[in-house]
Amino acid sequence: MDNVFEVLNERGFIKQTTNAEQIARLLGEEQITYYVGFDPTASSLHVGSLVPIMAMAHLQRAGHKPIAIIGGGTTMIGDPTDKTEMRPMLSLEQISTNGKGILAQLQRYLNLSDDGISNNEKSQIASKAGRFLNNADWLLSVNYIEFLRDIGKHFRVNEMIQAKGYQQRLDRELGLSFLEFNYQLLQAYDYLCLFQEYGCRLQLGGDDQWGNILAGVDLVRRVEGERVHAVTFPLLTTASGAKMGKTAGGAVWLDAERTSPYEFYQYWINVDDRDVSRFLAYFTFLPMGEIQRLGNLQDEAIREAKEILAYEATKLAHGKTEADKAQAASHAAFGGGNLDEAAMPTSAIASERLDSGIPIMELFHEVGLANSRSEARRLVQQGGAYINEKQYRAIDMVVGADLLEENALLLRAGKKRYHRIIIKKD
RNA sequence: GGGGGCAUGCUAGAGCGGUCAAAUAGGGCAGACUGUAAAUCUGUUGGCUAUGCCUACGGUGGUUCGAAUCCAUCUGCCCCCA
Repeated sequence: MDNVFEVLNERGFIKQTTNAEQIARLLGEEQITYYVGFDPTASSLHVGSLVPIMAMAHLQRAGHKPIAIIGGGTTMIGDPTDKTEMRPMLSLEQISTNGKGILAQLQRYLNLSDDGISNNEKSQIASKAGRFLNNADWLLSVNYIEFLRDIGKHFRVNEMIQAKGYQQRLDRELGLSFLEFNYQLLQAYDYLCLFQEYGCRLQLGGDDQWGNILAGVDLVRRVEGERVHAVTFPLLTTASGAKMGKTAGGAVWLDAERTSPYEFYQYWINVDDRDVSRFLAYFTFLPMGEIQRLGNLQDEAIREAKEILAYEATKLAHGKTEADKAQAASHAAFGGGNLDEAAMPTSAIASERLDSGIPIMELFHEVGLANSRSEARRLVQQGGAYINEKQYRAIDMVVGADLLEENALLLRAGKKRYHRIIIKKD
């Protein structure tokens, strides 16, 4: 079997490493424990987090043991890295709630025990499952004097301010609070704790975290005299330069409540041509040979590759059933044929309302295809409003029961946004 | 502790006291072209019971026939000196 390091490298996951050769050997010869930190500022991860998640999944498949930590403790401080302003601080409860949501999503990709969050894990020591931890568990009980004495002494301020994130803040003479300045120590301390507790020897993270991760590597060496490693992922942007995972409606979340499987699927279908093969390598488990074949498709044929990308990515995030539904709905909506009712956003209205007629603006606004009546008005005026695939441009149009087809109305705003209306049964 | 500056729409960023729902750019939306892609072109982009009305330019008061534009004060952010 290929060394998992090679697999990751081939798929583009690796940007910087402490020592590629040593890491490859380590991964090839031993079962190791590795960790990645996640940001608990929201209750859901979005597609931007998929790179680390997929990397973790590859490693776990190769027999290594993952630890996912959420920075409950560090988030209470705010990470200054590449931020021009401080992050908002969150309460402990908020972080813990968010953590639960995040864990549920990670479990789709990884075999993770959920004991970690409640901090009682005896059974999992020998098991294959990874852990999910909150660094608040060890950071909150830290004693300041002890921390300064045991950890602080290993850090040189001269070196710390070399770090890009800090330097930027200093150069611009934007404020950098002492609180934020400590961030690196805390993150390094995480690595040390995980090494001591679980024998963790590899940390992965976004390339913007390189400095912080290295601080941890150094700390372990100084305190324990052991060599541990770090790998960073390239920061993904789309071909058009935008941040990964942003669309009109905001971020593309992994949570089905926030981004429906259908929307999720559509996100991948709509990616830029130039991103397709890269994304296949990152976000699916397809063999590289297959990915190369798909990546070579040109022009219209590339849609096949996008479909596979969308299907595989949706399957991983939401399961096969949902992926099938999303695919069917997409085919129906864009490939002709009957629209799949199940996968389309749907709402029910009372039949009396239709009998008396509903102004078209009101209808589009009500189902959420327009954020206000004025927006609905513009939509209609500009020719973006469709009912049952027929365009209506008159703003004084009143929708009545006569437009029903099979007891339903299919509203469409623009080319891609659909909403189905059915008659409420009572 | 002392001195100075800034706060405008999704973002950035203009804005002589009237003609400002507020230039311009980006973003968004819609249309054309297409392959549910990119690029390009066009329109649009506070709300509404809609050729008019209401709400908006950090908060509150004031000057004025009239304020985003002037004054006072409060809050927030930033800079310089210590």
